[in-house]
Amino acid sequence: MARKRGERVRAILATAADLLGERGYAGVNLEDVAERLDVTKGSLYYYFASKDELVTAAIEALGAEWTDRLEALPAHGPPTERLRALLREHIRIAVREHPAALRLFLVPDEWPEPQRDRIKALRHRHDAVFRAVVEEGARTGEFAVVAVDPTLQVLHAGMSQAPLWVRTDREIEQLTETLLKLVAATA
Amino acid sequence: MARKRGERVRAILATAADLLGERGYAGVNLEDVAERLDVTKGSLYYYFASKDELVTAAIEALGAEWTDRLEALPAHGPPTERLRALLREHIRIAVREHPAALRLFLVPDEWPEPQRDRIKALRHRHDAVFRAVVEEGARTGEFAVVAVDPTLQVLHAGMSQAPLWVRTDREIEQLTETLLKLVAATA
Amino acid sequence: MARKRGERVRAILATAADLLGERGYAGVNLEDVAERLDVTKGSLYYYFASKDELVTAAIEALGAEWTDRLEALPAHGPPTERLRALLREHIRIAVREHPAALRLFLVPDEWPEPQRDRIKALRHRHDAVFRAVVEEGARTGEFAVVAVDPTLQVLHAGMSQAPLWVRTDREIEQLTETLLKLVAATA
Amino acid sequence: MARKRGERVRAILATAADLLGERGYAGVNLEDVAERLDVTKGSLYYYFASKDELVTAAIEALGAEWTDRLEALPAHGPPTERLRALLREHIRIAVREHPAALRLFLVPDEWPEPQRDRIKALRHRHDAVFRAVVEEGARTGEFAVVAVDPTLQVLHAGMSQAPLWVRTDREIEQLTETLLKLVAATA
DNA sequence: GATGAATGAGTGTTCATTCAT
DNA sequence: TATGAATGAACACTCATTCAT
Repeated sequence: MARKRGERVRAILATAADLLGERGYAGVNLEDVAERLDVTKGSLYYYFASKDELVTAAIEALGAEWTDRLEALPAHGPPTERLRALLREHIRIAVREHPAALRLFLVPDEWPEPQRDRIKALRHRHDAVFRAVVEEGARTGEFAVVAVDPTLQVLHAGMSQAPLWVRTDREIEQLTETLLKLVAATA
Repeated sequence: MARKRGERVRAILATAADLLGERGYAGVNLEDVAERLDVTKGSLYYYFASKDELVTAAIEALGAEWTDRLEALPAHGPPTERLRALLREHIRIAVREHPAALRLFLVPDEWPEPQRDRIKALRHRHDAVFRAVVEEGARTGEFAVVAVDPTLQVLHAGMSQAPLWVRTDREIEQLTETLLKLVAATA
Repeated sequence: MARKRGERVRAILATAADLLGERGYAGVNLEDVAERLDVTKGSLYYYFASKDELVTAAIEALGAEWTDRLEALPAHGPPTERLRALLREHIRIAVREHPAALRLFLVPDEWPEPQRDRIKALRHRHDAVFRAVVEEGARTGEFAVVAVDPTLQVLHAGMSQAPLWVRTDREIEQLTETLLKLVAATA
Repeated sequence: MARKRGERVRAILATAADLLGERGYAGVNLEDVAERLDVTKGSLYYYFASKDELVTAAIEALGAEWTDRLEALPAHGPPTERLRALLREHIRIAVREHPAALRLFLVPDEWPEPQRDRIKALRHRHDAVFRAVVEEGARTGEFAVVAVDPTLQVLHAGMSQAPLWVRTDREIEQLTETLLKLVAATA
């Protein structure tokens, strides 16, 4: 039964994350979540005590999985190659699997108080992956950055918005290379 | 009296734009807009026929003013200088005057159908200002870009998110220079 | 000035009566009345203290004028001819001049308490015109009626609904003759 | 459970039809409908998506049931007897069971566009029942009518208004006989 | 576990009414 | 006289939440 329950929960979270990404917190209602899952609204309350709890769990699950996958990439080799791999993977996940998840990382004010901190924590862990590589590249001189923070912010902003204008593999490559310019050594 | 009405409308639009930026379309309710203006909900309906109409007008007014100011910047001189001026001005407006307006340019799916096209049109006119400079720089060889479209998208994403992590003049400069790297000639 | 005021009041009452007839008491709003008169809502309050007062006056004016015209028809001659003339005139007024006034005579429950009595009084005076003729015809034996009351009621119901399905002169005549059968001596 | 739901829906429709008859479309508010059913306004929205939908359904249910019962009357025998039975039954239903339903058949302009066509369709089916008998009687010469259309209209107008002035069995009979004169052969 | 039904608070919208100008 | 502006109560509709079954 635990198996079943786990699967059910995962399905709910995935659906919620999708809708959340599409419409934001206030724009999503449980009726729609339920309908997309082909169950009734009341059933959701068997798994989650409130809309807020469901939303928090959905964001957390999505963010954790996402970061897990980035952290699973090889941690050695030249910073440029590692950053390129990170960017490509992030964009791929965003474009192919969670085209609507940008909101989960953007505009934290949108979320009700209880969720904000957890989102920030997720985002922080997520940032750390990129920060490590950028800082290493800067240290070794392979990267030239104006400053680490704005570089990371722009990297993140650019990647997260990708689903809005990127579709093909070629576009993914172009965006990846464009973002790499942010750390490129200049003439 | 047309004077008075104009001012009133402007005040409403400004207030609406602020709240809209803070919470997004679904998160804003007319009660709050009215309260912030110290009038009753009903009064808003004297000026706007519906929430949608008010929202559309608010976005349009904000977007138009914003683009007006960017278009008012000097249109001559080397592309690098012109792009730097555009970035700095955009970020300044975002950070100092409309810290909550990023949503107006981001995530268009958030808005109800009737608004989407107008937002896209606004965004398009806004983009055109930057596109002209980037394309000129690319043509003259002063800029080196992977491709124009992703460059513009990242510029935009980076600028629009600025209010979330930029406060001081120094940070504005750093962000500006970071974004300029996207078009920099490489070694 | 009295002249002006009188005309203004008459215009308002006529417009109100039209709209009232079209949509009934609850369906009419002062905004629409004002707009049709090309004035503002507030102006109506210069002439009438409330919606109810305006409505009452409108009904009263229409009803009085209508009955005046019926009472002005020749009061002599054979009952059949007089009834025919009354029916024809009533239907003509209804169809040609006040196609939407049927509600003013129908369904009294629609009106708010204060108006009901006055409408009933108007209707009573109106009825009296027909009742006099029908009763005379019945007395002289020229008419054969089952009973006077239902006959009058059906006459009235038939006439008042006329605008819904009668347009041409020929149809007016057919309806008039059909209604006359209600008092016709039978084989 | 489908049973339960059906009953609930029927109860709502009946209540709505009553109120609708009493006050007309614009005069009815869902609060009152709900209160009379001893539920909350919100509950009505569980069964009907909007006021319009509820109203349409209420009219349709009432009209269909009504016509069903008229169509269930014996379809043979002399036209006079059949028409008398139809009139008596219609008036009885109106007076005894739906004293407030006259509006459902009268003044179609009162209803919002979406409802109008359906009301007209109902009314048409209802008319057909009477038309068949009147036309047969006219064909066989048992009836003498000026024209079929105005005759049907007056029959309908007279019957529908009955609840306003008819109460007793005797009055029902008198009204029935009065209306029968509309098709009576004359001297 | 899941559902249908109901609730109540909140939100968008309408409208009669008031009033300073 | 007339208007523009504002109000507040009423009304249509939404939605998170509860609960008996």
